[in-house]
Amino acid sequence: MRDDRPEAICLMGPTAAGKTDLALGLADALGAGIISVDSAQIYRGMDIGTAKPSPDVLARHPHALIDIRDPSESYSAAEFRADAIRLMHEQLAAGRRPLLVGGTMLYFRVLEAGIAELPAADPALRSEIVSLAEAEGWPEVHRQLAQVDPASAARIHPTDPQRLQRALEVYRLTGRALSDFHREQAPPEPLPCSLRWLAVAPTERAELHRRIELRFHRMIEQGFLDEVRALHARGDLHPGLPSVRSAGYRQAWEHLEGRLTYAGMVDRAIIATRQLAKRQLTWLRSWKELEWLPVDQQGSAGFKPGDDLLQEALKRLATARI
RNA sequence: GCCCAGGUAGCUCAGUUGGUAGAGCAGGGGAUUGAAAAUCCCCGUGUCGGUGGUUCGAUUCCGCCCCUGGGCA
Repeated sequence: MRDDRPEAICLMGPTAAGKTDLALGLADALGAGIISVDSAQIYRGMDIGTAKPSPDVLARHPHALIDIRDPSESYSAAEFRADAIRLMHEQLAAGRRPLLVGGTMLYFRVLEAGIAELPAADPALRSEIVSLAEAEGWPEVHRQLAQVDPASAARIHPTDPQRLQRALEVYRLTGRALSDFHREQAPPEPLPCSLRWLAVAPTERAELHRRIELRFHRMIEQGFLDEVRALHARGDLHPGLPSVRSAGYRQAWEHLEGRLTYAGMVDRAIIATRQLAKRQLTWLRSWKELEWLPVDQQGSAGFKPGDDLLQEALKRLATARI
């Protein structure tokens, strides 16, 4: 059936695949407005390590949803969905085609599929649940959850702290089971745009690993450690925060506190980034209606997609969706 | 040159009183509903350094050789 809505482009891909450069080219060619879909680039002061576009680039190509949080704060998939929908309306009103680009696949998923109406995180309650877990262990939290929400308990592994915590939190906040909310979840209201899914990634995993390693060394040269040092020096940030837990930052933090040698930090940071990329690819593999733009070796100097990549992307977008 | 300690999975190591071996990390696959760059689940055949010998059977015991540390000359 026909869909008269304008088409928004969703450009996804694992970290270090070259999404940003391709997005800039697409934005110029199509007069599109960029909306960032990145759970780490939302943080102010986390620039080098998140591979955030430079201030120059951001001045020429404004990215929505970058620098919208202090590293002491958190963000969520639900907030992203609301923000993205609002921004899509704004872009359309300004005559621009929305271009959503990033590597946070849960955000893309929630944007499309919707999300249950649930209470937001409650920090006090969360620390209460963590205290319980520290005293009795997460399996005990799992047992308690099984009493009030057997369906969620069956689905969530007893060693998955994050999901156990959330499920119990929802129950204690509302008196109702998380699984009930999910069961009663209404279909999402239509988005202002239809979504066109594109993914960039190197054909070979080894090539992606090579880029990740090269990029991390380049971040170090650009002063990544000074960036983390400045965050560390604030004194109010800690590894329990989503910001400090992100790939590279967590390891640099441990190095600054003497728990990792410099070489160990470099090693572990690269490993953490590779593992992130693997999880991103897992999301992508099962994505329906996804068009792949394979990138191959562009030379060792940089990650700028060749014109051929941009041309190929434009060619695909000029044709009807698959 | 001699003495000692090692050589087992990509890496670091455990182990087999002789019946061909297993952890952590790495790597791979998967899950993913207000922390998601997070969190969690699953996946381990490798000439047990080489070569002779003893033995029904050797990665394990013995001899020789090679390699890596450390010590003595």
